[in-house]
Amino acid sequence: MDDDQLKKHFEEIIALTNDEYEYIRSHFKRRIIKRKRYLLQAGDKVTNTFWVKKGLLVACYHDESGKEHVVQFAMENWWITDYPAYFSQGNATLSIESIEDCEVYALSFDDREKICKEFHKVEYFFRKKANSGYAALQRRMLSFLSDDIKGRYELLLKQYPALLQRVPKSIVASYLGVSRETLSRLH
Amino acid sequence: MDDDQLKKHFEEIIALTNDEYEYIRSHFKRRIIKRKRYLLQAGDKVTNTFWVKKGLLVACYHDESGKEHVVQFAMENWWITDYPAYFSQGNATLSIESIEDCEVYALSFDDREKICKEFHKVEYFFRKKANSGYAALQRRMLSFLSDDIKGRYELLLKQYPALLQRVPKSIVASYLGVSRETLSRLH
DNA sequence: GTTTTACTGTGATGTACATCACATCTTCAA
DNA sequence: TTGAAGATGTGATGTACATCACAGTAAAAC
Repeated sequence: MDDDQLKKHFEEIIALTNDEYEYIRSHFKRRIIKRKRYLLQAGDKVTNTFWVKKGLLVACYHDESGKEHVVQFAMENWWITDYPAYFSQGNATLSIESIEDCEVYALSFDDREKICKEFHKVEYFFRKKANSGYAALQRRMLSFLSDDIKGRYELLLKQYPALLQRVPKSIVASYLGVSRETLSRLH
Repeated sequence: MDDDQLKKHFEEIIALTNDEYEYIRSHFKRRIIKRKRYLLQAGDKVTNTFWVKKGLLVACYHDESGKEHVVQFAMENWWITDYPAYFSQGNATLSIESIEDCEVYALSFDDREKICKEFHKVEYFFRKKANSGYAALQRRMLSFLSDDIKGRYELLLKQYPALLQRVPKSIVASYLGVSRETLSRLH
């Protein structure tokens, strides 16, 4: 069965019987997208969050001058969406684009609330995930406030060495809040 | 009863009977601290998160050169701790200091897990809070990546006008990632 | 296989910001 | 009430970075 990987992902935190898992699984919709395509576009209504089975995506903001700012990456076993818009049921300010061919599983907001309501342990799973995500984002914010560019890059390299092999340096630079020329000059 | 305010805070999201609330309430410990004191110091084991009933606090990081970086504010009805350390049961990298005299309610990690486990709706409450916190932090990160200093300040002013009246401008500047002189020059 | 596109590194230039120093006013502590 | 400490604004100076331009290499598309 090809989605043992999603079951394993849940079971990193909670125990699930096969029946429980099949029921939860039935709320996800599989999506295949090719590289350099949109999974989500700014302005779209955001109804889904996405778990990445395979591939690599980025969430970006394009400012009024068209400049692209990378807010978030997602590789295998990560979740991605425009979270502010997803939680408030609003329209996206971010776009999500594939860097590689991807296989993702979409879970709508209503379905997520439904399975959390039906299973206390699924509620627990998503609270744990949210707490971890918040801690990681707070560490990133702290690095922005206190580290110089070299320090930020080295932290990212230490945290996600495999990720950085797969992403163009111009995208890494944008995620770090610097130009690709500046990042290039660090080496 | 002087902690209707904590009950009201929970009831913004979930319904609680008086007995349920009294039981939950019994897991919190009241702390009074005077202005310019530590609630948490870097290096301390982080066992508690804090809900603010009255007053104003900041969470700061001091880098190797002693420079202070403000990571988070908390005024009434906000929660604050060193989240990465709280979730991982580790030692604080942040210090939490009072800007005004404060009354806070401490909830240990173990007690929070306990009341979440015992009440599905408390689990839901904290998942909702975590989701909101993540969305707010992602918006802040995005502002850092894409707005100039003036834009960041104006966003903060629009979001929390009352907060900015209560905080020294040097602390606001640090939270925005700029020097107090630069912030002063924006006016 | 060839052409086009993407990616990366480097040089030159201008500027927004940090830093340091100082002055003034307000608030706090004794 | 007085002196000390804190907060804020302003001027001067130096620099790390963005931006623009260009060149070369690798990968993708046809």
